[in-house]
Amino acid sequence: MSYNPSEIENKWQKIWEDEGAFEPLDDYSKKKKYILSMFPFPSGRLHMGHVRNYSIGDAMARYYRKQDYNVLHPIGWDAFGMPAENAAIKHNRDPKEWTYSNIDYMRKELNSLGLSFSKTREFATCDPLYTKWEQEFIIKMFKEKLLFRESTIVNWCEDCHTVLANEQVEEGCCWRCDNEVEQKEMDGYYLNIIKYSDELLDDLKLLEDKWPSQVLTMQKNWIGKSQGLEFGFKLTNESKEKLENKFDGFEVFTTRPDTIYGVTYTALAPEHPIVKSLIKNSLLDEDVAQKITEISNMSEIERAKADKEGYYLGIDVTHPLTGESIPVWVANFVLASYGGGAVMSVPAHDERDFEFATKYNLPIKRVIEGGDENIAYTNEGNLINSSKLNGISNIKAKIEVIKLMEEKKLGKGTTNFKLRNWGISRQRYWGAPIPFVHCDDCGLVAEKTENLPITLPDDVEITGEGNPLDNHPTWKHCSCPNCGKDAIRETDTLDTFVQSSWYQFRYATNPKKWESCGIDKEDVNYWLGVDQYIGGIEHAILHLLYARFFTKVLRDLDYINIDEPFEKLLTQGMVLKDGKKMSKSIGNTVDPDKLIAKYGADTARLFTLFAAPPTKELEWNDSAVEGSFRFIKKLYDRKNKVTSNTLPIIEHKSLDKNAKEARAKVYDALKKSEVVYQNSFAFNTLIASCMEALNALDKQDNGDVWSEGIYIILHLLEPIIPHITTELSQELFGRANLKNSIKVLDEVFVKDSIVLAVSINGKRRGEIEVDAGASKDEILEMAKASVPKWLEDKKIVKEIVVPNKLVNLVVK
RNA sequence: GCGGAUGUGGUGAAAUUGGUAUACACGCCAGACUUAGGAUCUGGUGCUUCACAGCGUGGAGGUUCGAGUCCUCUCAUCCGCACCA
Repeated sequence: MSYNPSEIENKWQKIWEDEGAFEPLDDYSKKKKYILSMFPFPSGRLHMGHVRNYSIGDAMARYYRKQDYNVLHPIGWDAFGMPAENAAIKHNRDPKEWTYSNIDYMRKELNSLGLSFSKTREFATCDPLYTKWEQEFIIKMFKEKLLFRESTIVNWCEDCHTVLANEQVEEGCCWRCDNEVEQKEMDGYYLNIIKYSDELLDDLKLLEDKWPSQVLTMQKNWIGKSQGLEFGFKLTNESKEKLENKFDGFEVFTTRPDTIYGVTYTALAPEHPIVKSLIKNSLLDEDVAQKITEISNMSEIERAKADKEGYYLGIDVTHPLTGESIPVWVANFVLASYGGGAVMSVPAHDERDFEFATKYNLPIKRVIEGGDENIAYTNEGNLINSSKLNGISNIKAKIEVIKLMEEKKLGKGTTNFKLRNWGISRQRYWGAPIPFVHCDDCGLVAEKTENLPITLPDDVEITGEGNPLDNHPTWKHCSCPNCGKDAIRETDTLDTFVQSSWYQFRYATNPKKWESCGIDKEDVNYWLGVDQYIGGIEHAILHLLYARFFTKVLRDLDYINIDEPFEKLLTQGMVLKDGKKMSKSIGNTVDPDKLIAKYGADTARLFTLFAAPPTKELEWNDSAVEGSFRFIKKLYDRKNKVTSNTLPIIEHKSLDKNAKEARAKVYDALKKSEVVYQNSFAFNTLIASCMEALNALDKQDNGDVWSEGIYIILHLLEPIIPHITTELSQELFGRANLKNSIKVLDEVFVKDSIVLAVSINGKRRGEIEVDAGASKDEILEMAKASVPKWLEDKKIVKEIVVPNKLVNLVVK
């Protein structure tokens, strides 16, 4: 009978389902593994990236199950988000109906891959039961002042008609639709991630060697810690009057306190309150005011590309140490969101300041020795023109200036972060409602816990114009949870990244408790951290930073006891075709359904893991898929060679050379499997080893050796190609070889004779076969005899014998 | 600009501590079986050369008996951040 993948695969998928084969046990005395692949967004169909992601995770889960671990390997749906609303706008579909029907379809697709997910722990983040607990966390965070509402300048995507967090802006464009992001001032809800900056940074050390260094570096840079001095510039009396005494001065932050004597001007961001006040009170020339407003309206990316531009504001401050009068400028390169939106400018030692000063003829005062006068000198050196600090190194001066400023109570040493607070409100319908109410008397009030979840209305019109919840005739009208008066419900919904920040804890919580709590501490203590997390590099900052932050917050709110959610992280490479990322618009996609229909799930999984190591990009190749299919067919065919239905006991010495060689290959693969499944994840090399073993088995005809070989190969490949291996294992060995680990027999590696390479001056010139017990002298003698041609008229000056490897003769 | 990676046959890729470079697979070539083959099987396949031999892991040096692997410099490609004061 020939290999029929669909028959075998359907059969086993049904059996696994009936057996409940992949449910984790409640027995918390067992050793555990929590293997998690990032959950999918229910877009409608699986793509090859999913297949790769879940094949990797499934291989690990199945491996550990066989090693007698209690394994949690769950799946669910990251189900809120824009595409559901876009489907509503474009195809007049109800977002809820669209989402859940996509989930139903994709669940079937996942099932057809034979993935060993728990069926009882599946949920969608749009399930009201999930929303309920998320809203509870949000309210708790509000009460602990970790969540607040404020009006700031935000990133606005006009296409998506919503605010975006900083992390969701890529090169000035929306991460979802690639539309250019605008700056806009509006109210929003924020989570105080800045409070956790130091911990988020420091704990990256706990993840060293467990997460890819690239991801750690990206997070480190994103958090962007820098140390320096914060101090104030006081406005001159004249300037103060001009500003109607509304301002005393402004604060600046610098990482170069050593250059403080070199300040020749200061610069404010266009959004700075002083600038706004000047414009508002018409204290600037009309065209200057006009220009500043223009800069304000520019997107960040436009500003970054623009030439340096700025204007003198007609006001001055006093240098805190020299008492000199310093002009105040507005400049397009000063960021409103960092360091208070104001900088001290030292053109002699900062490239940006130098460029600006040169353009506007501002004075340049050198305070560090060295370098070329025609460019900014940013290296180390000794101080000059710096009063009492002259002569000391600038490195020392950094500390001295901070000390001096602190003594004089003019400023303080401080730390600054690039990380901004996480803006979590979205002006969209298909998300979790933010559970707050606006009351004229009580202000912003959290909803009562017993009223949760606050769910979305079903009868909603989604047109793409404005916020559907806000446009809904009745939904937002409610009574104040505090005083009972008429009030307005918040119509913003939560960023979908909030849902994916705690789903790993929800999976770990026993489903029996899902009604009564959001996260069960005992369950989480047993299952977390996630032993292996697998997903795309695109979440290096976004999801992975938010989830780390959320974990620390939930810990501080006493929901859990852990510090980091994901112990180990594997970032899989992209799936490419013709050198490009598979995408619908390019039209180079491969449909997993068709692939499975043609070759079966096992071939799809085998190819995916064989063609490249998981962290690298995977180039799709149709004929290489055929190759994987061929291997499985060959494996299936060789079942006829098996003569024993248990693992035979073999007397190794009695075997012929090819049989010995075959056993060595089989056990090589077994030995390799431990490293691959537990550490390197180089499944491609394990598969290659199994192919070598099968090739070697083909060169001999001992039934016991065949039986042992197939017994072990099926065991090794079950995590990768579960259907065919289980089918054969059932038929040949009653699945005994899939239950436990198999011991490596060292005797099969012992050889009677060894082939050594003979090299002259490091170049391979021949080889010899020596007795396993041969002495060094015997080996050398044979080696010399084997390469007479290369020793003629030469003198051997050195002889090196590397056991089991080679002989090197150095001649002159 | 800053940070992180990656460069090995025609292709995807292997290669403990430095120890026979190119395992495994795809492709290609030849053959067998076949009415036929996009099926299956066997053999071959880094480059130059009739051969001897020489050259080969982006490039140039270095350390070493010996370097894909270690060190220095350099080039190319990819990714991330991007005026963070």
